[in-house]
Amino acid sequence: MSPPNIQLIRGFKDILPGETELWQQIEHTAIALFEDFGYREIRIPIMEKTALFARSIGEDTDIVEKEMYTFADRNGGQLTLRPEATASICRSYIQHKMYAQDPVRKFYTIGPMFRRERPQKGRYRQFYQIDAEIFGVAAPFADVELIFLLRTLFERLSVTDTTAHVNSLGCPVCRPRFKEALSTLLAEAASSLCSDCLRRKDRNPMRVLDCKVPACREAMKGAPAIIDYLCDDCSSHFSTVADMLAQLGVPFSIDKQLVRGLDYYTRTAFEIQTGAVGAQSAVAGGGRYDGLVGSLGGPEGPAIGFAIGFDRLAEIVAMGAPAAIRPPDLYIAALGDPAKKLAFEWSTALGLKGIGTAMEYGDNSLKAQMKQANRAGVGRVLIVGDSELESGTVVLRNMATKTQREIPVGLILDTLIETFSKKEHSIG
RNA sequence: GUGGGUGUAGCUCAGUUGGCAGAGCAUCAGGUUGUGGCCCUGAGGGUCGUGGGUUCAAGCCCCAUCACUCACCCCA
Repeated sequence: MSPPNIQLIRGFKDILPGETELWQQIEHTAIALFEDFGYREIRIPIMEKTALFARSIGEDTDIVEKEMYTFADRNGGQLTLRPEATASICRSYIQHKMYAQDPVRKFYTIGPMFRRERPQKGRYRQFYQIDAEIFGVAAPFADVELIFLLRTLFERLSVTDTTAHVNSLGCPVCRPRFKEALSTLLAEAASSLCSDCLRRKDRNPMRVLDCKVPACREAMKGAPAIIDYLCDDCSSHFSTVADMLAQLGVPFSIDKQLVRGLDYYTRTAFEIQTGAVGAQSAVAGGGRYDGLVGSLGGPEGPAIGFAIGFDRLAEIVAMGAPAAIRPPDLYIAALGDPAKKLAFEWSTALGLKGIGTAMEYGDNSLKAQMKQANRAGVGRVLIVGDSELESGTVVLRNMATKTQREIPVGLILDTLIETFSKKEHSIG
């Protein structure tokens, strides 16, 4: 019997030390920004009843049709690992009647999502999103604020090689007129469409607009643009968004081809695109979903949100600058059991004071331990062995200057705490 | 779900017409009895992804399978 070959689930990944520092940095930057703008963290479960996603995302979408991790609960109910966060946040907003006290709420959440797609660069089956949502604001300010936040976050992370694409998808008043015009064209152009688009033509005609097949692009050249079919309300909403983005100095382009894959979107749709992550152009995307809360059983009311692809963002940030890792403050090179016991006690005491230590727990030679300390980038090494214990003093070596001094064993903790205390001021 | 590429040491990769399993880096040790970076010497480390087949002989050829990867689709 050979042991089973236990490895990662396909499309899943470990985020290892060396990467997690970067992830933490991105998280901290995002959280600080959101908090400054009045967003509050919400933590929602990783599973929901399948019906929530089926109703909110749309029965006919690829996500619901073939990408969800869905399975039977023991009592026969259908559960699904969340493929996105918005549906759950809406559910929570409704279930806890958060609209009652104040219908205007701003949330953010960060966590894993699950979609069973074929993995490739920048796309995983468990992937992470940074989400922000605004409930209860119909005014275009909300749209502009979210796009502005994305822009600002990316700037703070030194990610500048991106473009914001903005479009309007209309509303239940104006979209049917547009779909009708589009369907007419699609029927005429059917002979030159690719097989995928022929399939989309009837079920989700708007998706044909962003097909990448050259023949389809050609056939769609004269296609109607939805922003030409907007009703007065949608039209003025959209132009206000564009005006205010310009006013705030947020660069963007109006992208008539931009379509969202989820059914619940209305009016403003936007995407932050990049060429940095292989074929995955979208590093963040979002839009308005004014009808969703109502359709899920809550009060009719506007809402809008975005999701950032954390994995993709991390890849982009990593290309710029590797995250700094903080080496331990002190390496204790101890030789022999009595010295190691003492060193271990010191390291725990120093840890409680915020002074990070590393030491060799095995029996490596002093030379090997010095090499370890050097490799780890530690600035100071405390050397303690038999002769030090006999003489009652230990040696503190400064690795950069190669100078050492002797310190009486009884004073060692106080001396070290004093030596390293200045770092707290310099880091603060 | 469809197509291409790749699987050999911890990492990056060589491996010729099929003929003893290799290098660099990393690790450990020695050179220097207890003092790091540079240098020298040595050592450990392998189910050649897995399973079958062909062959006197397979890392290499054939079949299957799994994984990784890139792209399509779709999306973050």
